[in-house]
Amino acid sequence: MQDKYLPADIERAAQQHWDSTEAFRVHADAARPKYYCLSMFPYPSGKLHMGHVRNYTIGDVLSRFHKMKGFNVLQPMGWDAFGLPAENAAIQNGVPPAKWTYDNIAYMKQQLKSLGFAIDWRRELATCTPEYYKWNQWLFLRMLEKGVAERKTQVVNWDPVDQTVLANEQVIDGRGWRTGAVVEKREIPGYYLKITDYADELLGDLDELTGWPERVKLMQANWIGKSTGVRFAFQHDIAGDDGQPINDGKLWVFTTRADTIMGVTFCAVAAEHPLALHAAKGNAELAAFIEKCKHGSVMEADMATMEKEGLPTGLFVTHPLTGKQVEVWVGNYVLMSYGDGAVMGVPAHDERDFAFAKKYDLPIEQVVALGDKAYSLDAWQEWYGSKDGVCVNSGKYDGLNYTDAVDAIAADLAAQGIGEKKVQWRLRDWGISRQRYWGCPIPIIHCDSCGSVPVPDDQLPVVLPEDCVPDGSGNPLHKRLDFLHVDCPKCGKPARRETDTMDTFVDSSWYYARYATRFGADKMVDEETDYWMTVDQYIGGIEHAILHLLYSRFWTKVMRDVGLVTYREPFAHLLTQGMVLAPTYFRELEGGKKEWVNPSNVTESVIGGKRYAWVQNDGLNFGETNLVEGRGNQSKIRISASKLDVIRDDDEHGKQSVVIVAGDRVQIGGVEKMSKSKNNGVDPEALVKQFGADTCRFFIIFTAHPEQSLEWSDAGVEGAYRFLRRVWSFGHLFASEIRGQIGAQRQLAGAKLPEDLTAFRREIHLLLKQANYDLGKQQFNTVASATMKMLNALEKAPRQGALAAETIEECFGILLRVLSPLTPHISHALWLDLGYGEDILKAAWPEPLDAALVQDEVELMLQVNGKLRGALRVPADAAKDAIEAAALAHEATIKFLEGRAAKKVVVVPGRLVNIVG
RNA sequence: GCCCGGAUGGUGAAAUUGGUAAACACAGCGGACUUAAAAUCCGCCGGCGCAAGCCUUACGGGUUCAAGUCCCGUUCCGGGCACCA
Repeated sequence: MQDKYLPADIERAAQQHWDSTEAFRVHADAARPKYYCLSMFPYPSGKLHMGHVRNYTIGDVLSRFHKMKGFNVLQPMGWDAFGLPAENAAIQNGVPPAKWTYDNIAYMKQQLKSLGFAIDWRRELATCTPEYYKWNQWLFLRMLEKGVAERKTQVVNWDPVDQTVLANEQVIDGRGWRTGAVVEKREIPGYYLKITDYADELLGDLDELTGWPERVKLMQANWIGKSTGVRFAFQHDIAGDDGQPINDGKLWVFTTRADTIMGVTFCAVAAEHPLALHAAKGNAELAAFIEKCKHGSVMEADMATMEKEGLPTGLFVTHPLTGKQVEVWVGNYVLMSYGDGAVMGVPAHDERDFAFAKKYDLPIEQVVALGDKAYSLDAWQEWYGSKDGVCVNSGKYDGLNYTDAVDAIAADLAAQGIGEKKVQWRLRDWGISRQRYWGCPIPIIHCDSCGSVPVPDDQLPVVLPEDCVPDGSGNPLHKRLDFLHVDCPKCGKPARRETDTMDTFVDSSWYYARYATRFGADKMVDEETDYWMTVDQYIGGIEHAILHLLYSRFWTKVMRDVGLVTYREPFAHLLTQGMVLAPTYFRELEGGKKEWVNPSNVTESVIGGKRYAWVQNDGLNFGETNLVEGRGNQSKIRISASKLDVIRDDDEHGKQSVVIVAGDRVQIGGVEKMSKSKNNGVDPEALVKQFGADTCRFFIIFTAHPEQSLEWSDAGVEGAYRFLRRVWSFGHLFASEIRGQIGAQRQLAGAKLPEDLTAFRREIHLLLKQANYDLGKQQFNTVASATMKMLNALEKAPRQGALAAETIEECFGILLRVLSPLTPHISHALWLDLGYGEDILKAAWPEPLDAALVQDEVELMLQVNGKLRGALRVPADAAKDAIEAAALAHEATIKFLEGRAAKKVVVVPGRLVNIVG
């Protein structure tokens, strides 16, 4: 074997071996237990970043570990290939999204292959291919038939200059990202999937997901947001244009705080509410306000933080229980698309209403009391919103607690026929229509006589033309007459294809099932999925905790109801990988636009306590010096660059620091997850080239707990490389000096080892025990530490004589196998070269031997009054009394008790003794 | 704003889930080898203190024989908030 560690050669050979033996190609085999290990597939943004490497290394560690444990392991890979970045790239470079996407896939696939993942590439899929998205369309049609899909109106961000719909991401400070125009809200038709029909089941089945992190289930439960409340109406006789009362004379609202109904002092309706529109007819100020409400964001975060504004309509409705007249206001914070587009205002007990009432000088009437706390109108206090109080100033409801008051009030409203208890969900239906080109076409044909007609199954897929180049001004499909013009499937007259495409979350909602289907099957899923599904282990970023996972769960339940599958949940175990973060940098362009600069091109320095950053556009020198009282030694700095920038700053001692920067100054943004849109992805390629895939894999596993977010830094990667070099050297030493000492007959089993060999062997088996325990917890960073500790022990172990050589053979074999899921290439090479076996993939996973773990004596910590004062060696089987006696007699005990008697002795077996005195 | 997380040496982190805080590494410092450099090996490495010892897990309280770990409150950072994926 080579005496030097040459990762490039080793990795090429190992990968060729896996390719030629089709090591990771798997098929259903009912005789073997299966393990379906799935990592979230990547968006083909152009290059891998460290977030991908982390995700797929974790998946690969689990896959290889389970393979050695004897499971039939499926680990597939594919591409979430539709989406916005391809259109942005087209706008920038004029390349069709299809070409850009396929080029990126080819590049990233080769990057993935260089990392040596145990992937069954035969099952690779890309969601932008008609073979895949045909089934999006097919199931969508089934949903239409079942009434799970329906067409209604949606509110979108509208750029009035580009005449196009904007994604939330494309709205910056309320303006279009390209045009800078103030964005408007616009209502347009679109298709919805009725996920709310499944709300109860999606919530209830969370209990079945015992392999999911609690926090993810909690987030999903909060998102679904089941709450019981009361829906009731304020009555009125406000007549519309037709002379009839608007909405039958009822203003419906929903509340979870019906117990505060006696504290209602106003109502607020959305700008689009019929009462608002009616009042605006004779009121120019109100009409202008309603118009203003149409501008601004549709995002919840913006709605929640924006200044709450309103105007009175001059209209009054009747309180259903007091009969009082209540004024109706229009509020910018009330959304027509939520509930009935109207809310009751109880300023005394709702923080938002409180602020609104203070701002517009509306009455505030306390109707809930908590203990003897005094209510004051000066400022909002936390307890005002509490459900733990009792009703006051509420007539017959006085003294009732929350539950009783809600029950009584709901009953009284029901008796009048204008209200009832209602379960309300926070979850809204899933709008899937996107006014965008690079997505799966929605299979609908619009006919003047027949309306919206589903495309017949035998005409699927509706194929997206792949040669369009979006320019930012709307969907290019509008200009594609060959796509647009089609005959109506019903009446045969000329009709028009739907140009909206599907949300890309549709694509990712069922790809896991397609992987498990025989390649090229002309069915959405086939019998093979019954073997592989459900996914045993799903791995992906915590940022997908809600939307992607919830949509996938919903989609699974729809497939079940259509009769395609029998399982009700797609993912049995979920590992939410922490995100890989990196700093962001940007240049501000005119119009507030930001151009994001990759961190690899940026240098940072701290000057006078402030951080500065710049791009080294020439890759040349910059200098740094301290000016003391204005006199510096700048003559030593050599600068050559096209652009210089001098930064001066005083530190707290009045010393002036100066940095002369060769390059463009950039602004420092936050530390955020690596993404295409913020251009802060760090490409692993340089690391792989310099140190090899094993080092890269080992380092990213070693550097943090898988669930913890990680600010990327490659400081320390040399340490991982050094470690693997030492592993290789030890292998070389074993081959050249140690292995030869082993006799013809193995004698380790049953042999009585000398003390130093016993201790060494025990240490390795103890580390193995810890590593196996940590693998079970999916804490891989400490598995990596354990392998380093094993090597430290191996290097120090006695190596003379047959028994020592045999012990080292056993222990190095353990190290190679524990290491192999993390660094498969070097493990493969050493296993083969040192004669352990043909293929480490087929080796059995090691288990610690009880015989190697036994010990005669243990060390206990000795505490006096909870402070560590000494240590105690006792026989491993010592009785509690004997330990107590030994502890009390210990010199540290006598010293720190200072003559006091021991009041209490706490003995924790195997760990410590605490003497309280 | 709301929901979910996180914070431990100069740095990444560990701590058998309430029981020796800082394992394992990185960086740094000192030494060996070398003509020299690289590589490698050995030693030191939370703070204060000559020492005995005291202090230390974002901050402030609490529970406990014992708290990084549990409870209450606060600050800062990250993720999600329905058209980024």
